[in-house]
Amino acid sequence: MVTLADVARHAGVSASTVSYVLSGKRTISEETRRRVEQAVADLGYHPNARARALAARRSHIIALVVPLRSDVYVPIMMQIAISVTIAARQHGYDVLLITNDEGPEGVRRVALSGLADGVILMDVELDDKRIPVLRELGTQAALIGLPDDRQGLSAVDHDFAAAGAMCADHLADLGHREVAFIGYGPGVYQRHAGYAERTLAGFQRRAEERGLRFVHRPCEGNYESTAGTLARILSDRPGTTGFVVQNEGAIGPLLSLLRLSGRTVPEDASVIALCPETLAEQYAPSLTAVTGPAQELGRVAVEHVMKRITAAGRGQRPDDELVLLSPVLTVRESTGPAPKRDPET
Amino acid sequence: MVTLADVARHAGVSASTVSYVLSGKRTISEETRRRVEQAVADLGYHPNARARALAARRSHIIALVVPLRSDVYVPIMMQIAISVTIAARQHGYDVLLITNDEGPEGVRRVALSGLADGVILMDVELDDKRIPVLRELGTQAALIGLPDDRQGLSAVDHDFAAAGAMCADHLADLGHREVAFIGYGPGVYQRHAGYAERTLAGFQRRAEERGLRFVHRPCEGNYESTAGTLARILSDRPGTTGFVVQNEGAIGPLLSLLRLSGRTVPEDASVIALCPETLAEQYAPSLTAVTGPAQELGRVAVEHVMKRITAAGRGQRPDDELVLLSPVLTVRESTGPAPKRDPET
DNA sequence: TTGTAGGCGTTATCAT
DNA sequence: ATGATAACGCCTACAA
Repeated sequence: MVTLADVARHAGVSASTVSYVLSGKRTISEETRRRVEQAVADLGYHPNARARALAARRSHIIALVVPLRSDVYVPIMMQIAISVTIAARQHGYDVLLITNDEGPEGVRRVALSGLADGVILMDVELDDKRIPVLRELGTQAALIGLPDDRQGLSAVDHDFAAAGAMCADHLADLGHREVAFIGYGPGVYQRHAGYAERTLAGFQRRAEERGLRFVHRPCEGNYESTAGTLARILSDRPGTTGFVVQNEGAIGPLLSLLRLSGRTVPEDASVIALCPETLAEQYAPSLTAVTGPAQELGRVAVEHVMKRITAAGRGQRPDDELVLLSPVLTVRESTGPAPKRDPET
Repeated sequence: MVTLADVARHAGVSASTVSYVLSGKRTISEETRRRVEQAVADLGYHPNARARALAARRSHIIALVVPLRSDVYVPIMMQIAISVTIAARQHGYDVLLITNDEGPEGVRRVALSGLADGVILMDVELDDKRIPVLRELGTQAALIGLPDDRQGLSAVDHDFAAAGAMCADHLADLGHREVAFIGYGPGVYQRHAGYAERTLAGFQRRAEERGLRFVHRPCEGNYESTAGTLARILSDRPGTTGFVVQNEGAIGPLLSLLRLSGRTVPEDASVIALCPETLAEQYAPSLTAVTGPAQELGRVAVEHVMKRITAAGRGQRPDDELVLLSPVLTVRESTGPAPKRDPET
């Protein structure tokens, strides 16, 4: 293995000079810089990350904690993990994969051992058990998702309220007056990250502003549950012409069931989904959908940790940041103008 | 930060003693062991991974190189990544995520910098550009997938030939005499990892042994291509009653098209797929399928690198291993006894 | 602009 | 059974 000392000897300078040439933390004469660079090339020198990490007190590694099973659609998780990795590389960082089966202890482990300089948490829950650990250890961290208390942390998430509002607007713009919001089962509303609530709240508020009549119906995301939910909606509010689906599992069943009930999409009923593009395009008809930019999530989270690590390295207290990313509405085949009203209504 | 020296002082022993107590590489008197353990607990000592890596010349990190976009179904990739991480932890190792956009240079980087002790390559191609780098650097590595030349490497993959054979057997057992194999488009056969060929070869061989009449038809995996493929099969071989689908993209279209052609599955035609369980269960009717154990892939790859790292650490030349994992046939709703032959045949 | 020297926190070799 | 002590390879005040 070629070391700094070898390079120094070969170039006829001291080891520290080589170090400074490489780090650029000192002004170096053109002459020595050239000599050093030549020596590096001649010997095929590559800095040793272990020694560097020890001496510089920085591993240039961030830990990414991924859920084992989550409410997040798996391809999206992967997309986020990859965008985190690519973004980190652009800052000279590598990414250590931590699975959540280690629980909060996994976070403690990487932070305490000095393996990682910072941590990114995916799939953060409202009352996430990993967060107290971060606080206790003063670990620099960025969250993907919004917890109850984000004091001392930076966080990024989709702007779910805006997404909900966009759904209401789109249906209202198309002239729909009675709409239904098909949400998640009660479990999700209680347990999880509040994204279900935030979406619903955004939808409700905008729906009221736009004068829509609407109902919200929870749904477990399987065929039976969707059938029950739809039946109830259609009997309670037979005039319903617009459907917002938040639960990916309910999309397929809903489309089938609407067809069975004799309704054509989008002529008789419009369906707008809150889901990733790839999913929206899989169905026939393809779905008008509101989608959050998954890659951005990873990119911003990396910016967040990086800022914090840098600040902390300078002895400063990092700012707590919060970024909500705007979703995008893509109109496809599943929404259209509201049908003419029946005489009865 | 609490260091080894702090613990040593607190316990009234030397630093090296503490180190040995922790590593267990020396016999220690009960008395001192107790004192040291007490000191560790009192001070809340945690070994520093960076210093340990430098001194021990072992980072306890393996790099996992994941494809950005691949022929592998994304959830399966994720499953493999996670099983790698979990298996690595059981060996005291952590996993560094490397995306393949760095190309072969990514492998060079982690190996040369000493960041990782070993490397696992996913989605290995027949003529993989990363492999020469591994050889050149003498990096300990395990491959998921089978390259042309695996000299100096360990590899694990599904036994695709066996999977193909299982399909032939299953259809033969059900009494089918004329079957069709719907494969990938020509591109995959040329470019990729040989799994397409291996599956087909296994199928062909067993089909011949079992006296099946069969055709192999490439297919691009979209609706149009599948339609063309099916039409050709049905006109060339109207007596075909069994279909083997290797291309996931063709599954949905095939089912729809069979229905359109007036054939009921499995009464008139049997369909058996080569795909993950989650996919097989998504369709109606659910698909009889041959599936490889994805988690095992990760687990075995980890065993492979671990063995190699250990051997190399002892100055031994590691054995090159090859493991082919047996797939599993799960009978679901899409296959059944061959229909009675038409009088004409 | 460059060099010297003391760490960084562990491991592991040699003594005792 | 335990202790000194020299690496491990690099960084960075402090000097010159």
